[in-house]
Amino acid sequence: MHRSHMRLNETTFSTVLSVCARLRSLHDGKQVHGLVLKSGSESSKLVGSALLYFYANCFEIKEAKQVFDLLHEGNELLWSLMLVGYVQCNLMSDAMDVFNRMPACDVVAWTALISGYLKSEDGCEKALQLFLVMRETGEVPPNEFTFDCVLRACGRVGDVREGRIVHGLLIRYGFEFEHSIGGALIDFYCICKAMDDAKRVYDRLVNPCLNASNALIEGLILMGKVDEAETIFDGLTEKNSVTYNLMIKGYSLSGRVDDSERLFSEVPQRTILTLNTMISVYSRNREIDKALELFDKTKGERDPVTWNTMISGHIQSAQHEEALRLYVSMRRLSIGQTQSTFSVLFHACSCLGSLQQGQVLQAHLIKTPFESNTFVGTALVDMYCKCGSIDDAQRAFIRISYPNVAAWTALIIGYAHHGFCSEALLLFDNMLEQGVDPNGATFTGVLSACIRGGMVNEGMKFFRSMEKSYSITPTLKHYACVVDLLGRSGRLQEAEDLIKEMPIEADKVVWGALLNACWFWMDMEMGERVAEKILDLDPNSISAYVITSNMYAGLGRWGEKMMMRKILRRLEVKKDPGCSWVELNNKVHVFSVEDRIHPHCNVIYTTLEHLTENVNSNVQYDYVCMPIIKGNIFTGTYCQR
DNA sequence: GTAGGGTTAG
Repeated sequence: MHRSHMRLNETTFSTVLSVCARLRSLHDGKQVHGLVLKSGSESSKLVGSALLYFYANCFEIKEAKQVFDLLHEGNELLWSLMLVGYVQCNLMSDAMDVFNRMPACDVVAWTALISGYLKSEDGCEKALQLFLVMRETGEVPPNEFTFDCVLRACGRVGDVREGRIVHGLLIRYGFEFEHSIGGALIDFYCICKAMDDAKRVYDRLVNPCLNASNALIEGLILMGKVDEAETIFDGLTEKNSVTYNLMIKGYSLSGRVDDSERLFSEVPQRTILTLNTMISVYSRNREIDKALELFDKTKGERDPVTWNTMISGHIQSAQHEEALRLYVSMRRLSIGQTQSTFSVLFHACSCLGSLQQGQVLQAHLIKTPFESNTFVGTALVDMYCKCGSIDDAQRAFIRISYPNVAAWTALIIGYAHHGFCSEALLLFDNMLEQGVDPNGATFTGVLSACIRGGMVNEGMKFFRSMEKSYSITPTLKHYACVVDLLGRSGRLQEAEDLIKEMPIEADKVVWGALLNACWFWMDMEMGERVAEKILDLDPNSISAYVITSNMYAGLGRWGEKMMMRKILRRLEVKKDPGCSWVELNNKVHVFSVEDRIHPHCNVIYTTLEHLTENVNSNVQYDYVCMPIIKGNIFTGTYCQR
């Protein structure tokens, strides 16, 4: 290149610069820029475009802007390139500014802007609005790239109607059988759970490309239709590693780990993604030893996801300390942590109830750009709630840039569990005002807030609104909450009627909530009936025996009480007693029912009695309602670990 | 020049 007898022309500069752009080799490109200046060819249209493209692609937006400012007069192509540059660096307001000033917006500029909005966390609506403007303006017809972006925006918003309109439009424009569009359409319909439409699109494709087949297989797996996915998979003449990965995961979900294993051994080209998939399959199915074995084998090729998957595997097997230990090795080996690393680890701290570990992790988190991420933030909120620090949870919530339904729900549940019932409901209102739709978990939080606050009528209103206003079908968990809610306030008959009218069969948790209420209100007649139901479902239900035994004792029916206690003693031997624990100065203190092992147990019991007296005399209820503390601590029922 | 599958996370 430096040989003086070779004259470098504009085409050479442009070709070399585009290579530098693709390789993102900033150093080489800058040297070429120097030669361009020396030769005086920087004002050529071709070289100017190549320079701008090179700098934009290397994320050197300032240099790109300098080229643009110098040369955009009379070179219309530079406007689009500048806009694309801004979009790549996610500088949407700058991109929009260029767009508004452009002498002529071509399809690339429109599409780049739409795709830019699609990339930002809350930009889907904006992307769709922009597409609408594009159509209304009517000067530039959309192409297959535009439709690809718009379909993904429809999928993210979950708007089937809008997507169908787009589908009709792209047929009119003649893109129906375009390779990339088939996959995008199937993806869209699968996300909207419109599987019949997805299959129809697939069947209409004369020669479905691998993209389309993979999209349908993924959709079917997500809907739990693994058999159908298998049929498509088996019928394919060509498969790639994506296809294999999807099916390995698919088998492991309906519980066919053997088939996952078989397919894993058949994959022609294993990638790190295949290995990660298999580690996660083992982890989810509690085969932690096999997961570890594979993890050890991947030593040379591990990527951060491999580590995250393994950490999560330990957590799924309740090996929380192991998970934290793996994180320490990760840091020691200078392996980059990702958002998932932190959300997984906060979850571990939340399971351990380890506030101090969580705080150490948060100190690490602050040095990363993940603090405002929704997943990480939600895990942090949840951790602080579970570790008893609701103020920190609140602070963590505020730092989340775009709180979604999971983030709101974590805080609502946290408030409810800490007894801040009206705050929880206020938060629910705030969430609705922000345009975030609740899900089933949100209602669990809202209902438990009503239970804690004794707000029966409000709770019933929320329960009825689930299906009516939000099309959320109540699950057993919700029914258990409502039975608890009615039962605690003494509306036992209503609670029993509700159970009888349930469209799904009540489980022992639902009946258990009613039995608890029978005991509190001393309704022996209903209590015996309910206990019988529970023992039908689970003959070893310790809590059913405990509660009925307590009821007999309360009524002075000592003979029956003794009988219950006898059965109970036999059962209790078989089960590990539950326990609770607190962490103090990096030491965990464990307590089980009536134990006197702790060296300071006398002080602890005295304090507990004092607290109980205070709680029972100070708590104000709107009407008679059984105090929560009675059911959980003093009856000797076991808490779950 | 515009899009770009599959793995981990609440």
